[in-house]
Amino acid sequence: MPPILELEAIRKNQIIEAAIMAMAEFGSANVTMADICRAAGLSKGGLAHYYKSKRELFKAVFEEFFKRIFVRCRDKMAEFDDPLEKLLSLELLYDADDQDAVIGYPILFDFMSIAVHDAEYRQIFRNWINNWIELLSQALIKGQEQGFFGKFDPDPVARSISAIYQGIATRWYLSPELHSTEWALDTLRRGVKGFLASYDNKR
Amino acid sequence: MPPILELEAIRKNQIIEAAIMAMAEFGSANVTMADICRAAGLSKGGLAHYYKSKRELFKAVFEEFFKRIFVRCRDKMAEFDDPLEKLLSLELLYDADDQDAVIGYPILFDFMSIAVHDAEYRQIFRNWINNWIELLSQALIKGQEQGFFGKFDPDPVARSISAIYQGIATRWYLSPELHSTEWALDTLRRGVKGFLASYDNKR
DNA sequence: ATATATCGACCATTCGGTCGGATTATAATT
DNA sequence: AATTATAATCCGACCGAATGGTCGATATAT
Repeated sequence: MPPILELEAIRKNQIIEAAIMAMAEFGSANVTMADICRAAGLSKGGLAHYYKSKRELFKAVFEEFFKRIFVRCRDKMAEFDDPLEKLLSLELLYDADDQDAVIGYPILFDFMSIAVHDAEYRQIFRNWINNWIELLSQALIKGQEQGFFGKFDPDPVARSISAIYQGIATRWYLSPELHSTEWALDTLRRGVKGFLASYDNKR
Repeated sequence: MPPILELEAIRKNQIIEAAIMAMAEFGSANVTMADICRAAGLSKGGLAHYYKSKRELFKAVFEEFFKRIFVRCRDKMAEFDDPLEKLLSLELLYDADDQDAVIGYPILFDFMSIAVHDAEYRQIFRNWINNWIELLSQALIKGQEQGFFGKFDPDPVARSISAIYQGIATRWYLSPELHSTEWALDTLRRGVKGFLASYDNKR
């Protein structure tokens, strides 16, 4: 009988948490199960009781982590009312003091490099992106209704803005000496505003 | 005595070529030396004669491949005279029929995920980016001299444009069903033009 | 004869996963 | 209450497979 009713949920959480840290530290390609066991304070067999294979664990880690980042960003965006401010509100993605950001990029890079060769991972990536797109689209539609933005199909525009976010992040994270947070934020503002302005009715 | 004087160069080239293909196919984390040997038509010992370790070979592969892509893009950009056209000329980066592009992204993703945990790789990344920045900066400066662009420091602006290129590429490559080449090219044009327009003297 | 080039068997190590057994806490039984 | 039964949780030694690198032997061209 289970000693505590929610033990499974507790253990799984503890394992995922440890795996996130270990994967971020060593890289998904280099972490061993032993690393993760150590970080989780469990033995090999103990961990195996909850996650039957490395692949299954990795999938759970990636999905959990993406969800976490997304929820944080959604909440942050909800703090703003102005549509443009919403679109520019995800500055936490370029915050070197933010643990989720600092840990998140190693995980994201690893994830993408695996996804290249793994259709199941690509599906996870697509779903994740689609969440972002929906979020950004809502702000875009609101901006159109209020007459701030021009006329366009919100979906591809949301994808463009999302891509700009990611491009900036890549540079900001991998080469911070030459891509400061100020540069990232300035690029974001000019990029997004400029992109939207391209739909304004002037020509 | 070497049977042919340039044998070493020939063999190294042959090995790098094989490694590029194998790494792109299986992913850097999964390729084995045996894979690369097979692709190169050499034995383990034969390959070891030219590259003493896997790490050394990988470094050579990444550097060679980055150089190749860069040279192609530089030449392409040189075909155009108009500064804005130069900045938008790298459409080959979103060409699904271009072998270098199709093979290049798996390699780039792998490289970045390794670079996260490897200072030497980050240095290679920085150097590579700096090449792009110089290239883009030249076009920007030319555009400023000709009065097409506003007044700004070309270096950070070049970094922004370069980041936009990369952000689009990430989505285009990993989720082509939802990010068509047309979307990529449209995003590029609007993104770059809009970004530059943000420096025009209106306010 | 000599230096280079190539081969492939071999070695040491690492790692993911398994499995029998120990442990623990509840449930059932006496 | 004490004892036994049961089912879950957890341990860590062990195994087999894979892999990077080595090395002595062989071949080739000067």
